[in-house]
Amino acid sequence: MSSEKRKQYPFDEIEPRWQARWENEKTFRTLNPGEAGFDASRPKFYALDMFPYPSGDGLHVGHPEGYTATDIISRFKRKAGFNVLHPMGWDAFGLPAEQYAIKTGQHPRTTTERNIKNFTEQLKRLGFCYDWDREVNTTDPGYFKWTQWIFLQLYNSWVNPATGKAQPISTYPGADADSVRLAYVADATVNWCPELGTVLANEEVVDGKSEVGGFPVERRPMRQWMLRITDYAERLISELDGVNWPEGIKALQRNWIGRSEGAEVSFAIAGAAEKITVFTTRPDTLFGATYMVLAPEHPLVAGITSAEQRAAVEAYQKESAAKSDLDRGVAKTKSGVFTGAHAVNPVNDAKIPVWIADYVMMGYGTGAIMAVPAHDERDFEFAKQFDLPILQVVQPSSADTDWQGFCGDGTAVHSGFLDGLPTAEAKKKIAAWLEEKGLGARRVNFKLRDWLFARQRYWGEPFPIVWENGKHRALPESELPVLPPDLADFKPTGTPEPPLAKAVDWVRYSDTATRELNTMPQWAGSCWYYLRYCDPKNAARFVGTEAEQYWMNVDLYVGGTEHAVLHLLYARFWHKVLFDLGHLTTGEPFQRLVNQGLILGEDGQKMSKSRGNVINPDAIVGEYGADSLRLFEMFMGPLEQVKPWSTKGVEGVHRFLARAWRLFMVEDQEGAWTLSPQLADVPPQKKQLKVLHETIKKVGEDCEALSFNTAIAQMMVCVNEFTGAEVRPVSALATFLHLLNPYAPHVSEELYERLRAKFPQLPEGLLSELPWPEFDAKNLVDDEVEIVIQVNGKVRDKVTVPNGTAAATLEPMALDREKVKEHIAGLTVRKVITVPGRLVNIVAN
RNA sequence: GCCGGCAUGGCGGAAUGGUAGACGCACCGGACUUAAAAUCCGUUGGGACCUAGUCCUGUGGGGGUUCGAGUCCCCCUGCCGGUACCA
Repeated sequence: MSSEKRKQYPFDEIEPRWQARWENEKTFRTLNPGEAGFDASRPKFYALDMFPYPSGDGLHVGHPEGYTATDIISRFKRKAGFNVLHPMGWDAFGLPAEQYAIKTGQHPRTTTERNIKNFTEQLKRLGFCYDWDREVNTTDPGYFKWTQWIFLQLYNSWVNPATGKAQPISTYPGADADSVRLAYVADATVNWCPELGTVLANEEVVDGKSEVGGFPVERRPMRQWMLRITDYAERLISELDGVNWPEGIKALQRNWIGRSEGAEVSFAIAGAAEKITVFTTRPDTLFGATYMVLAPEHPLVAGITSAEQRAAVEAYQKESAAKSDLDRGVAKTKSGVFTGAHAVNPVNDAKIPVWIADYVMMGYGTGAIMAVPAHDERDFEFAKQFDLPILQVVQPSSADTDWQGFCGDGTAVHSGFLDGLPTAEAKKKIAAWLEEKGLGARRVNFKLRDWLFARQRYWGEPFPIVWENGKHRALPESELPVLPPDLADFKPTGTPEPPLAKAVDWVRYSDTATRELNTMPQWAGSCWYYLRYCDPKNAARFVGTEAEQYWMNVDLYVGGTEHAVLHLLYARFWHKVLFDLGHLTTGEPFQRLVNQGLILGEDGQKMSKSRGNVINPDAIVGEYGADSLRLFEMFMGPLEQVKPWSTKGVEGVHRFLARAWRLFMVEDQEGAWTLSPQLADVPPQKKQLKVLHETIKKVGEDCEALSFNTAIAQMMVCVNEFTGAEVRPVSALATFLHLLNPYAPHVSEELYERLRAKFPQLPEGLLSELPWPEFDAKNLVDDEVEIVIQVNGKVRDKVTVPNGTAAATLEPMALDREKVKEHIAGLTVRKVITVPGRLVNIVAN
């Protein structure tokens, strides 16, 4: 087309050609230990991307950001002599596929396959060095067979409190094994989303709405499969210490797990046999407890409520049951009702009223609190509202701090045997006292709840479980995988009954047994995919022992922050269980985690269809080529930083690649590119050699540090240096191509091949497979250096001296400079600081 | 409120405690061209003056440490992300 913009270099011919060659030759095939040709002498590197959910929208520009980063490091490590594992796959079960299928009337398998095909083509067009022989797909029966198998490991194990580790359920000494399994069935109040027709995990509910779609979520009691992740709460926090993750993500997980140390205290109820147990982080304030509060849904409420209060209590219970957690949270004033009952404070036998209020939640601690209004903000507010007594028991250390509502540490007062003790001491003493009297105990409490693991959906892994006589049991491993039934109508039923119930024949397992109807949540498949990559074709085991030992841990995991508390927590949990059971050799899966920053639209706003600021990576590849897209996304700024898109910026890096291309190539009048006659097999000039070796050094170091933006800047400096040269030394330019290769693999391979055609003395082979160049420190030093001369810290002059000039020579030289003399005229020189090779600072006053 | 992060030219950003602004974008000037595009070369933080130069000023604000601070310490402000009655 005549209107088509003239290409600065023929990327559109180059890129498909190299992609085809890499694919045909399986250039990036990675061998496992034991395979022919495997080189055990090399170190290993496992670079992992968060595998995508293959949505119908295709890749957005955020995908190639993280993927290019791991691709560069993988290519760099490969050239540096590592065995590199760099795989890709599909997280393809899940709600969006099913929603889309229902909307369009197509089977989710059909749309999923089509989307995967599209994603694959898009990724291949970007030139990533994935070993496609290791591709995994969570919806493949050969994959989810092992997801089901891992579920059975959870089902068939328990955590021994003595060791804190999972072990086979057969070792459980108690009578009721079902009460300790890591996968268990419980009646729980769950997040039911009528619109999606399924229950959701706490983590999938955001502000009372479903994370997917933003539909209202209600609380309702249901029988559900749960995973006992709370048994791992302690280790999920403490073992974060050993991994190299961003502090923010660690903090997010710690906060989500929500560990707090305190004590449980039992209060007798006056005139009743039951006891109310509370959790408190401030047992030292026990003397200040002037009332108690139960969550409205607390099981003791009905039993202790007095006849006079019953109507009010029941009305309040009904009212708060209708409120979502969100409504409870935004309530501006506290509400509550007196039950008519009184509890007895164990430290002083004081009778204190028992209330119910929705500021206490059943889901945390014991669902009951002792209220110490003097030293708790919420209790303080409640007590003022309902005119309950406020009793000081902590004296703030600062005299001008009001004790009312003071929540910090201080000194115990009005607290009997605790008086005078600092808060920390008082906590210890009261805990010991409670334990001695059998009234309470030290306790660590967590916010983390068990993981609700069942979904009432079609497009997920069926459970390898059948029900018989009202009891569940595991299917034998030999019956895996349990395939989902082929359902034409897989719509949610609109009731909590899962759509699998419609497959009547499938449901009937035997005359007396029926299959579990729920499916697993989308997180199941992504909890262990990084393990399967190590050995994706293994039919006998979820991952071969030797492969797992060799490749794990993941050395670098790059992905978005959105998975900070979902995927990353669940995957760590499963990993630890499998580790405890002896199936794995590491306790943590991801040694180093890096979050790529969000790419904003050109307007600095988050990209969204409604804003119309979405950039389609395909369009960029079409106009500038994959190498330009890769390079630009890395050049925008630090990987972890949020940064706006700039199409001008893409043009900038595209020009850089074209400039690099023209170092080697010239275009004749017909528009054909031939090797430049300026190329010659001559030694580089000293300056060129220096810049080249600086570039080798900087690009290598920046690759290791994931500082890709500065590596690219240095490569630009290098190209600029050679652009002005009349004669272009082939050896130096070939070396440069090695440095460029991980970043812009297509154009660098092309140029190397063309260069070698005329200069066969260059090493034979693909640039991708030839070793990374080494820099020589002796080329980095200049004969002369510029010394900055400062007077009182301000630059006044500069002088060029031979490299290595000693301080003893520099000082008098500096003091003798005309400009220095002007600036120290009338002053006394007090001191001269000399940093050889850098500066002289004259201190005078 | 709490937790985490960030703050540098017109813009994206760069700077082991040692010449702030590398590199790119944008802008401006020049070369090439009939012309334009492309390309190549060059200028560009702000300000002042006696304008081949010299000086002042400058990394959100205020203090401090240091011969020397964008960088280290303390306080404050603003923005972004997460989380929120968690007892």
